[in-house]
Amino acid sequence: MSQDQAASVVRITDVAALAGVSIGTASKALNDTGQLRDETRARVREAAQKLGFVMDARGRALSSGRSYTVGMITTDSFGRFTIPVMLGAEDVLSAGQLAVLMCDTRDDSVREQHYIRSLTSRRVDGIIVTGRSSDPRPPIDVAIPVVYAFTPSTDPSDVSISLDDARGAEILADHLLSLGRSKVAYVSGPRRHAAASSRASAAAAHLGAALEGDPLYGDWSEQWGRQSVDLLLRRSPDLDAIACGSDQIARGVCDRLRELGKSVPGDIAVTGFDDWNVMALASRPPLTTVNLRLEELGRLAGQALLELIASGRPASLAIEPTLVIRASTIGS
Amino acid sequence: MSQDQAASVVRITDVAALAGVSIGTASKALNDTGQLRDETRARVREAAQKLGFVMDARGRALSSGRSYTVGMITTDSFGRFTIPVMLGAEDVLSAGQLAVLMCDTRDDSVREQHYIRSLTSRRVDGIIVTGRSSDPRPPIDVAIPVVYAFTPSTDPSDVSISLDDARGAEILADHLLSLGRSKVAYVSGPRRHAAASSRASAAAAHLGAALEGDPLYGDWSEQWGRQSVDLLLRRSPDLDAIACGSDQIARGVCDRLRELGKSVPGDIAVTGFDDWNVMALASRPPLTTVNLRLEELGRLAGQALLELIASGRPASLAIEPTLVIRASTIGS
DNA sequence: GAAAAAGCGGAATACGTTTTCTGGACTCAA
DNA sequence: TTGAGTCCAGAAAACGTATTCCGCTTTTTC
Repeated sequence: MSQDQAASVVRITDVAALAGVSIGTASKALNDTGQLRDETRARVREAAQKLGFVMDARGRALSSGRSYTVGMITTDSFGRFTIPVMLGAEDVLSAGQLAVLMCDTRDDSVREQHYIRSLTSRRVDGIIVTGRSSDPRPPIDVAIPVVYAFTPSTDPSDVSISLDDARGAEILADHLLSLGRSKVAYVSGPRRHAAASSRASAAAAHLGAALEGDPLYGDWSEQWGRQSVDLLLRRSPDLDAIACGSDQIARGVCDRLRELGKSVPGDIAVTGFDDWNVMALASRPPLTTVNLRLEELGRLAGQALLELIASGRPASLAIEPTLVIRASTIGS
Repeated sequence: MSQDQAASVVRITDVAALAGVSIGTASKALNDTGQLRDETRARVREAAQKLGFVMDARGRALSSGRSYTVGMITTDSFGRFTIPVMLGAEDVLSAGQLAVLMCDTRDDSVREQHYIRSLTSRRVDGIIVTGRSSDPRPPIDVAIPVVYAFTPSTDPSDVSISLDDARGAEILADHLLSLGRSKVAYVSGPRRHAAASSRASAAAAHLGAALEGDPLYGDWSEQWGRQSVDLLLRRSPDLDAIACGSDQIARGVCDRLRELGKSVPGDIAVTGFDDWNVMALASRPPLTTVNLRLEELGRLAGQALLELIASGRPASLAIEPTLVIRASTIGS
């Protein structure tokens, strides 16, 4: 509407013609490469501006050998954990002029193969792989740069940006200890999940004598949180803290404690894990927990991929969660 | 590893050479076009198979004029509503061999422009636009097929696949009426949200004489749900149902009712809206609500886009939610 | 048995860039 | 004035595919 655009897309040929140069020169001017007089560059840029030229990425991809596109493969249907990761990654990648192709495998290896084929065909510059859990997964078999985010690769020579679950549990344990709690129970998710067991054992090790009984394993639900309170109080009536493997469990714990007339944190302090707002803030009282910094994790994964594409050699690393203190451990 | 691949990517030239045909013929064989003997097609395909040939999408895009790629623009950072929409859309699009570029504008028009430019440059075949709310938004200005999903366009000549909020409210109202409830209150979200007000007014209209007092507007939180119960019971102590504008509000309502010793649904039936599992299933009791069928919405948007790309003329439509009955209206 | 038709595959061109190579114009010193 | 050296810009090749002719071979038809 604004220009005489749409008549037929503007090509670099048109820009070159208007600027009175060859298309090679126009290309150099627009990409800041080659040797050109400043005056020439300016003239070309002006022409491009005037015509509303946007470079055709197809031609560029073919010619330059780089597609300026990366794939993002998730097994998780963009669940609670992968979304922040993807946002972070997408943020740094798109700032680097890279577009991101989304591929949701739904944990189906047939779909995964389909997507890998599609990405290969599109000659993406690299791939970020992420997934539902922090359990390691077998690597994908492609000949281009790959970074694993949140869900690390089982191959240590791959670049994986993961989460330091154990450290998060330690931070919370330290927090409870610093508050003088000395009879702390631990309630976690399913034992088979790396996240559940690594958090539980790291917390147990760090709590030392302050740990009251073995960690309890159940599932990641409020229901289990409520249920665990009854088990715990029967086992140790004089408990003064319950550390949970997730905010969801912690919320259930708080609910049940309130029903039993126990004050949180007065009688018993409660901690969560994840800083999932829907749970942590809606809980009564709001939960002290650790923030997983997943968006930061995604951002680092994006940066690592950029390095890898630029033929650097980034290192794998694990992100340390940060403590978030709310009313479930420190009364208002 | 498996093949002698990676030595240098296999091109159609290599396939043609191995099959003993020209590259034009190879192209026809692989794309099922042109006139070729079956035997020739088979020979080419076999060669492609043997070499592990995957077509270079860049060359194809350039030559065929179609990129087999679409953009998905969201303003919502992939929130609770847009994710199912995107999954549904991505599902049908990738089945149609289209790859999906993800673009999260974070409600920033500068970012939106950036992405539109990027998509234009990549010559995507079409764009799906979605967003945080069901409030209409101004259309984007591009010369390619666009479908609006969940968040409709303000321009009625655009193709929008939206949600029939009013119908969902009616379905729930009908359900409550059919259970014989005759003093029903309505608690909704912020009045300025189309979703809040359209649900409330549709429910009010449909409930007729069974509506007890004007709908209450607050925000989409459990806190507000709890708070509203007190307001409501003070206003009408003999209420027998509370219909809520969201599951989150409904969960708060249930919690507060339980605290007050009211039985749900014995004394008061409660309905939600959204069928957000985290709320609807974790609520005590689990919530009767309507499922928004967002994934279906996304799927329809994807199909509409495919039609539009194939130069069809799909119609806008609004998806009708479906009733999900749980214990908050029908005691076990 | 010859002419027309149908079936088949190849050569060439197009798609829109980037990039290398080459040569012209200018400057400067001898 | 000529030679070397520098700066700039154009011509052309390359990227990997799809597709439009066109001509050759084979089959069909009278």
